Amino acid sequence: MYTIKDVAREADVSIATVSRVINGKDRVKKETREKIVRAIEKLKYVPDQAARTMISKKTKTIGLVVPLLSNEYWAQMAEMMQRRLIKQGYSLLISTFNFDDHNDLSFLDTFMERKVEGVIIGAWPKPFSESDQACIGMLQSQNIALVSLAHVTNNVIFIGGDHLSSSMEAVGHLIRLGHHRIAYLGGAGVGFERELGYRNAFMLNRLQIDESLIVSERDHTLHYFSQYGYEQTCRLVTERAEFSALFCANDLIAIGAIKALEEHGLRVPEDIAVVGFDDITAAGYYRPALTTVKQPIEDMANAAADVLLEQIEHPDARSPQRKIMFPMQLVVRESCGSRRQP
Amino acid sequence: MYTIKDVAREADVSIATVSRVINGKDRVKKETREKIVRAIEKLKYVPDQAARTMISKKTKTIGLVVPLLSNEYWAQMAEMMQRRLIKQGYSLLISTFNFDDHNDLSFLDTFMERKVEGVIIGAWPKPFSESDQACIGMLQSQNIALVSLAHVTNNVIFIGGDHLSSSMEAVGHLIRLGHHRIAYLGGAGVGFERELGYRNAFMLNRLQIDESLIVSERDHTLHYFSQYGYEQTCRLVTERAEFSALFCANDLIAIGAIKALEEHGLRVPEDIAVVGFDDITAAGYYRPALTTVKQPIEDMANAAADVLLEQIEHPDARSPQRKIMFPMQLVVRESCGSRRQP
DNA sequence: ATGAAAGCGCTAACAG
DNA sequence: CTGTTAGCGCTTTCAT
Repeated sequence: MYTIKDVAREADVSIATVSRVINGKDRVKKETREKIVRAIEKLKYVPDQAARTMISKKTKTIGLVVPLLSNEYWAQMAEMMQRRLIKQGYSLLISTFNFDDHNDLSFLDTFMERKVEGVIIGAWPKPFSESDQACIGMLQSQNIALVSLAHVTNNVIFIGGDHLSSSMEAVGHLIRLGHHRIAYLGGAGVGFERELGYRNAFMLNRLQIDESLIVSERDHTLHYFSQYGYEQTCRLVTERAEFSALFCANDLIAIGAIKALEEHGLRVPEDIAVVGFDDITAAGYYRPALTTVKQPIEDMANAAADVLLEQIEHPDARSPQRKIMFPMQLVVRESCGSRRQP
Repeated sequence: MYTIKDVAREADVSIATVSRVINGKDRVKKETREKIVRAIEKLKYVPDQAARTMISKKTKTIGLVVPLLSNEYWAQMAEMMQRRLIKQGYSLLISTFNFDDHNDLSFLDTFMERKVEGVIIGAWPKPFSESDQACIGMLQSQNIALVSLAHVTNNVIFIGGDHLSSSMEAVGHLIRLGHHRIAYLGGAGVGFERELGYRNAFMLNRLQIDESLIVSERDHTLHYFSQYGYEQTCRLVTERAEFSALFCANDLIAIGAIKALEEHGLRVPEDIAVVGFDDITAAGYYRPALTTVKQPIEDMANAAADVLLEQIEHPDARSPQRKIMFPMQLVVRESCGSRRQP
């Protein structure tokens, strides 16, 4: 592990000159530069980030918080962000919730220690609790840039999909197909916005909402698993709830729901139409292929990274609080069936 | 952003004493300690990792290389590792292949700059090429600990599943079900070991292998997508290949294959039995539920992390080259059907 | 165009 | 028990 000193000795110059060559800031005589470049290559010298950080006060590190990585949506989000950030010389520290753990904000410790320059919050451990506010406060007090992919009350730049509108569109599609008894399986976080979309679609079409068909789990950990969709659907069917369509807050739930439906002898889409959300890869390959809403993950990831870096690199240029919403696309496949006779 | 100096001033002691309290190494008088702790809390002081790193030469950072994160298997692996490592005070830098990029070893640059103490290679960009060797050489020359989850020729500790044995078991299961014309859809990397397992099962049962039923794609990027399974199966069916069962190197391929089969009017498992590999979450919820092989991801992730940390923290204790193989479990569900009449 | 030297924040001897 | 001080590897004035 060579240092700048070794390079300087090897090239027979001072460390200052080596530094100049590395950073390309000051002018250096051509032959001197070449001599130094040769020395660097010979020794396979790589500047020490830690030493640089001490001076520049820049760790070139960003923290990302996601609920879990073993969820295609978040995994893709993380991957796209990492790709974008690394191009700009930043590293990404990924942290997942510890569902078991009671300290939901434990990721902050790591982020503070590593002195991340910015944080991207994918979802809040406890949406709309004081814990978000504590987190936001902490970050702001340390002057750490912040961008959120989940809705928050205020002061934080939000980037995400337009869940409400696209849910309205998805449910609207079902309604146009002739369904007016549509069950909803969702949860906290964005699930809540999707529920609002569902309600709006009903109101817009002057349809009565049957609250018993709305299953909204407050515990946000559950809806990351198909199991939830499976169990709740079993329950609905067993309780003889009347519905001809099912709108699920995500594809995982939809897949679990379809399994439950089929096990109870209900065919999809013939007996029950199902619509999911997210368009995970499996959606297109599932049978029936899932009708779902595709999120522009890459666009969102890029936007989040760019907005964050903008804040970091131009801290003076006041970066106004705003919401950046991306439209999402309804992907009609088989699971919602074709138009019914009225 | 306060420094140790600020804390020292606030508590009216020297920075050395503050350092002592923080690291709990030397004895400090109780009241002095309390005074300092109070100052630390008041200022919300967090020690600067960069400065510490300069002295200890320890970055407490590990690099992980995976093909892609938007693949449940790797996402889970990454998540489990991160969980394990953070408990030991290490951070994880995750890097994914750049399939487009020609520089397969670009992740090394980041890792060198950030001075990772150890690297976990999930898969090699170009299995068995000189590029692995170059990477291994580089890492070893810098004294960076290394653990691989993919087979390599030598000198590297390997941790992984026993792909060969479990493939043999899976194919053996199909054979026992009465199938003797079994197609194989696989690829490079571990796919190759799975192919060997397939071949071994045939030999063990004194069955003739029909090479035309073995589809082995060298380009390792393809088999991360269901598309590959779909296309190759379409091809097999169109070419009127004769087979009653299909062993796929992973569940994604299996899902694509089943879609292709059904589209050609072949029912699974009635007409064709299908077995996958990995047991991704969707496998159990797919219809027909996939018969597959479950990998002990958590065990492997923990073992990899532990072995790596052992090397890092006890560099003197010679850590012998070895392979640590975990058994995998055949999970029989619906897609392979029940026993046929001979 | 280049070198000398002063730190960045921290730890680890070495003194007291 | 606590303070003083010498660096860790690098960037950045300030001289030359």
